Amino acid sequence: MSEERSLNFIEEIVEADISAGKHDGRVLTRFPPEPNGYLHIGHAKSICLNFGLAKKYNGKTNLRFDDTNPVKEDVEYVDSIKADVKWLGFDWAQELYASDYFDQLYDFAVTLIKADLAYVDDSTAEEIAAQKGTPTEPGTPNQFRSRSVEENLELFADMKAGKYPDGAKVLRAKVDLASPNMHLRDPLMYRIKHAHHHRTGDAWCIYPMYDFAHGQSDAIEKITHSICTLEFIPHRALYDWFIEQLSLFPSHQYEMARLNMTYTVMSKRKLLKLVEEGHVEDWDDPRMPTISGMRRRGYPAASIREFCERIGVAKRENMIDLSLLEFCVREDLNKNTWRRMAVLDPIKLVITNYPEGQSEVLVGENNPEVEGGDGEREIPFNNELWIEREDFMEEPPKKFFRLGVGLSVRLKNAYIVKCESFVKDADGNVTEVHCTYIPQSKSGSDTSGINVKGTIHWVSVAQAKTAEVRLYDRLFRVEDPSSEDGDFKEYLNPDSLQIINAYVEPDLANAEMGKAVQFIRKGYFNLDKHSTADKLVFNRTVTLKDGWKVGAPQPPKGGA
RNA sequence: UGCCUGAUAGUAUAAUGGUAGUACGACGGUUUUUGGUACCGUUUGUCUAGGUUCGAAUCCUGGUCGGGCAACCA
Repeated sequence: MSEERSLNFIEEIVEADISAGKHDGRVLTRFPPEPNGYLHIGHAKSICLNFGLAKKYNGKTNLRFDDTNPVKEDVEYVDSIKADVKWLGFDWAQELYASDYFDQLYDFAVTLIKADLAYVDDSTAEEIAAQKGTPTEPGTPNQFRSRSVEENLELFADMKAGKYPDGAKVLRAKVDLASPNMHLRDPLMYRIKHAHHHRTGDAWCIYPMYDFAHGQSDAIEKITHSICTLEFIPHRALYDWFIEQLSLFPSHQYEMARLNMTYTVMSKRKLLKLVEEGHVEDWDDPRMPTISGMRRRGYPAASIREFCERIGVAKRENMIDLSLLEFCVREDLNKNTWRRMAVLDPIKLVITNYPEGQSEVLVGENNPEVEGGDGEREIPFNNELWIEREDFMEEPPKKFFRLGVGLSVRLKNAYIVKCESFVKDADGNVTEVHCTYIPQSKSGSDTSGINVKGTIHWVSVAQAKTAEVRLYDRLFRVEDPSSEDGDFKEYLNPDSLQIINAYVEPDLANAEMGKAVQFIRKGYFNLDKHSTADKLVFNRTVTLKDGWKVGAPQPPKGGA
C-alpha cells in the first residue's frame, strides 16, 4: 500500500543530520502560530510538515504560540488554533508560549547589554528608519549607540519598570549598521507597549520583537529543526547571531515556500478583513480557506493531510490549483460517505400508470464503494416524485440520457420510466413530466430485459423533507486576487454563495454534522452548524466531477 | 542601481553527472442502476548563451525572468 514518495529537501536534511549523529539523532520540531487569527490551509501545510517530520523520524513537536504582540492577540485565537491542530489529527508534545520565556528573554537582553551588544535608543520610529539607510546605502549611528553599559542597564530596567510611555525608547542589538542585510542593522529587540497580555496580564510593559523571541524560544526548547517560510531567510543571520552571542542551544532555521492556492487569499490580514467587513459570515465561513471553514464545509481532515502530502515541499514560489484540493476531498468522500437522494431544483414527475394512493418502500445501498456493502436505507416511493429540472428537456439533443418525450430512464433504486408528455404553465415553464413505469423493471428484480442509458435521482413528493442548501463557489473570480491591481476585495466572486431550498429523502433527517453524505449525482454535503431539527441546513462540500455538459459537444481531436 | 533567493509540461513535484518520471488538470476510450467511481490511453516540459565532460535538468561562467529585504508585525 505504501506508495513510494521521494524525500523533500527538509526530509533529506533531517535524514542527513540523523545519520551524522547531530543532536544524537533527536528530532524536535515546533509549530509556532501567532494567536492573531484563525489557521488556514497554508498553516496546514506547515502543521503537516512539522508534525509529519516528527512522526516519521521518531521525534516530537511542540505547539508554541508566538505571543509577543499583545495588541493583536487573543485567547479566542489560541483556542481555535488548538482545536484546528487537533482536528487535523496531530498531538503536540508540549503546549508552550513565547510569553513563558519573558523572564529568560529579559535576562538574555541584559546579558547582551553587559557585553555591549545592545543599547537603549530614544529615537522615534521614523528616525530609526531613516538612520537605517537603504539597501544600497549603509546606516548611520546615532548618539545613543555609544551609551555606556551602566546607562543602558539602568534605562532598560526603567523601561521594564514602566517609567516611559509607549514608543519612548527601544532596546536594539548592536550588530552592524552597514550590513547589506537590513535585518542586521541594529535590529529592535524590545519595544514599550503598555498593553494587557492574554497570558501575562499586566506584568510587562515591554515586549520582545519576533527576532529576539523566536530563535531564543527554539533554543530554550532545544528545537532541532526550525521550519519557517521563505520571507524569513534574511532573518536567519540574526537568528544565528543571537544564539551565538548568548551561547544557546544551536537550533537551526530552514525555510520553505509558503502555500498559495488559486481563487483565494492566504493572508491572515486579508482574511480578517473579509470577516470584519462582513464579506463572509465569520472565520469559519465555508468559503474561507481556513481550517475551520473547511471543516464546516465538510472537507475531511484526512483529505487535507493528503493534499499537504501531494503538494510537496520546496523553495520555489508556487500556486497550487484548487482542483488538487478538491480532488483530495472527493477521493476521500467517495470512499467514505453514504449515498442519499436530494433534488435541488425540483420539477414534478407523475407516473400515470402507478395507482394513486399506492406506495412502497424501496431500498438503496449506503455506499457501493465499500466492499461487502455498508448497509442500506429505506426510500419511500409512489406516483408523484420530485426530479431535477435539468433531467428533462423539451427538445433533447442527441446523447441526452435523461428524460424527454419518448425517452426512458432508470429511477435510481426504483423503476424504469418512459416519458409520455409534459405540462407547461402560462409562462411556458415546464411544471410536470408525465411518465409510465415498467412494473417488471424494479431495481434488484428487473425482468424487463430493457436497458436504459441513464439513471436519475428522485424523492417522493409526499415523503420528502425540505432543506436549505448552501451552494458554494470559489471565493474570488480571479486566480490570484493578491496580484491584481487595486483592492483584493474587488475580485470577490459575487456568486460564491447561493442559498436554495431542496427536497431531500426522509432518511436525511438523521444526517450528522461532520459526517458528509453524497447527494447522488449532485455532490457531497455536510450538515451546517445552523441546522436544527425543524430546519435542515446543508453545505455543499464539493460537486461531483461533471463530465457532461449540455450543448457542449466535444470536437474530435488529434489524428493526421 | 545593494543583498538574499529561486527557475523542469497548464499547475505542482521527482530524477542528487547516465533512458526526463509521477500526480492534478485537459482530452479520448472501456466498465457502470450516480454522465460519479474504477481502469486504459493521448497531450504538453529542463529560462537563455557559452563552457567542462564520452555524457549535463544536474557542475562552472555570463545573461534573462520571478520572489523577498529598509514594520516599535510575525
